[in-house]
Amino acid sequence: MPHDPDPPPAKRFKPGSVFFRLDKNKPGMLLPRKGNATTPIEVQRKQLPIYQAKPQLLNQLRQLHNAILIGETGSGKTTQIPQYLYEAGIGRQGIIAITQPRRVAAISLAGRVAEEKRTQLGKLVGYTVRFEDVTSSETKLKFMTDGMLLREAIGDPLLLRYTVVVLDEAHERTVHTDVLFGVVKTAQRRLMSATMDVDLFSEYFNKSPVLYLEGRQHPIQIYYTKQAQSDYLQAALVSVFQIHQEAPPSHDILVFMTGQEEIEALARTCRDIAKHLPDGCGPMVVIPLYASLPPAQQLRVFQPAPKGSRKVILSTNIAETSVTISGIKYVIDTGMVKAKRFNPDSGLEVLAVQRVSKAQAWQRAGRAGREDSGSCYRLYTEQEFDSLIPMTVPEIQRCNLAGVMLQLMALGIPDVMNFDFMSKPSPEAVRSAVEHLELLGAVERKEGQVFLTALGKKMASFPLEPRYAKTILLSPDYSCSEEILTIVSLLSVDTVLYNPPARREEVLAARKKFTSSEGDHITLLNIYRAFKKEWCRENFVNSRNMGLVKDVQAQLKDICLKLNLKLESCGPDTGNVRHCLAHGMFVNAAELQPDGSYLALDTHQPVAIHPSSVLFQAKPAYVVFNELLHTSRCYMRDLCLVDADWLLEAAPEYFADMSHFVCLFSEA
DNA sequence: CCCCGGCAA
Repeated sequence: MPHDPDPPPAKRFKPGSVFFRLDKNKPGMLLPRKGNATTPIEVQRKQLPIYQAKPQLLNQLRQLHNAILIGETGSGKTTQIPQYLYEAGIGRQGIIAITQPRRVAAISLAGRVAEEKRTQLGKLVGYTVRFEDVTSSETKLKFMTDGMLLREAIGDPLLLRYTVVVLDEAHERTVHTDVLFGVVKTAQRRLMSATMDVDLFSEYFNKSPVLYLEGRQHPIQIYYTKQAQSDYLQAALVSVFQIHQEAPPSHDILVFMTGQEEIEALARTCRDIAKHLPDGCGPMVVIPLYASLPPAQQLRVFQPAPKGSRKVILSTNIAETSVTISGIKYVIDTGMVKAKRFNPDSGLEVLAVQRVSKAQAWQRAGRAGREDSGSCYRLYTEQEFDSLIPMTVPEIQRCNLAGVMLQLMALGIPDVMNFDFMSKPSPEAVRSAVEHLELLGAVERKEGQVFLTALGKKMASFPLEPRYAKTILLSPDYSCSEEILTIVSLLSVDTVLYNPPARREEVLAARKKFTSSEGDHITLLNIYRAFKKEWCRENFVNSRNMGLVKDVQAQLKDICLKLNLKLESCGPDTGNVRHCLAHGMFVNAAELQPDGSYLALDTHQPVAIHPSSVLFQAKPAYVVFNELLHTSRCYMRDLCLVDADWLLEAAPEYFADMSHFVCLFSEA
């Protein structure tokens, strides 16, 4: 591979946090803490790059009501800014909220800041994430997931409990952060409309002051290929071994790839080749990294390789943001990522391998420079890099909006169709979402406006996709709320099924005991009913995810109790469960055709049973399914056997419209 | 008819 050095880019900043002050009261008295500089933790704080900027920063923040902070990696902004605000008395009258896209980040940051403040976690400094609330009446600095703040906003749309909201990692543009942009902006405008010119906020953060912070990122040498590579996997393989032969063994390599399958394949190839290397080449430890890997195996990336060996990590984009590995000297970037796209016309999410954005490529490169200078080998040409889109399309423009729209309405936003998104989703996507909610009975249209129905209000109280919430609300009618709660919990977390590809036969044999001819939902229910902690390993069940299912189920049960929903079990009569699922999921129905293929009943699109389904070999006449996944074909995943009558009865008008008919009655 | 990036409520 040619090594053409490319001058490192001009100073780049990692896009950072959005800071909002929600109080219009004058900032409180300045109360600078006389730091005790003899203690290591305070020395550490003062050594952070942000410390130099502190006086200037506070001066600016004191005068501003919102700001965008751009801080390079390692500037210390996330841990220090909340403390500075508090120490300076900005927003001290209430609570300072700092949101994070990920639970682990919220928890560990709270821990770190509590340590710096020398207080017990849950007192002055606390955190709130799903299933865990470590705060008290004393808490003034509250770290939380963005999803959690959004949930809280349903009861408190103006976020009156908070005086300052810091939306950290705003550049990641998660759906939750994007919705919060609008919520926080509304809250702020309401509070400040008396004094502030609303026009200042008319253009999202464009006119908001931007403050820059220097960081500690080390220089990274970027290399491009001379020619475009037709096979990025081959190129990655060649690059790994080229580095392996030339670089000192203590320099670890991180390779960014797209998915489990190609990672496992390349891992095997690397291990094979590494066995037959010439003398002078040290051994190589190849470690795959992707989300569905069991936790114990994920932890392997943090273990140093034995002395003299090189660690080579083959990772999905999980290592871009979620997992930070130290000691990486070389990054190999295939330039590809597997990502979701959404087609509002078909309502179909497509999972496709595509090119990364420039921002993503820089993020990947940055992983080589966390402790020291490093190198990034891009397996594409500089021209190809130039043609990449600058920023990743925000997720809000790539996903089904039904849940977001329901939540916005529950927040009491007056005109959800025209909600002030920072990046507006297409009108088709908004319309498709509202139509979906209408079909579920969650919203009604009156004079061109959409309103939440009583059912919709109840649906919004569940932290679930609307159709799951609907199915739960229907379940008392079928005397199977216990079973539906379990099934919905199972479906709303990552799969509890552990499928190591190398042990496929064993997996199939172990799963046979639970397999139901009624489909995947009932099979999952069987597994849940048989679940015991100690049997997970032999039954290829992911015990961590199963534990999460229990937590989710308890949470949903709690909400059901608050809504006075009757909780009962249908016992062995799983027909009731399927009847209820048919009623709740009728939009996702498919019908067997005379030629043995399937058609989705809503779009008339050809669909197929995914090979992972227990119904893969079967030919049920009618099924409902959880999701469509477009990979090599359009696959239905998680299927449940249903009767045609149940579908008709669930939505007579929907199916009475001839355009929805395929041959619902024609073949007996 | 043969298979899955990553968060989160």
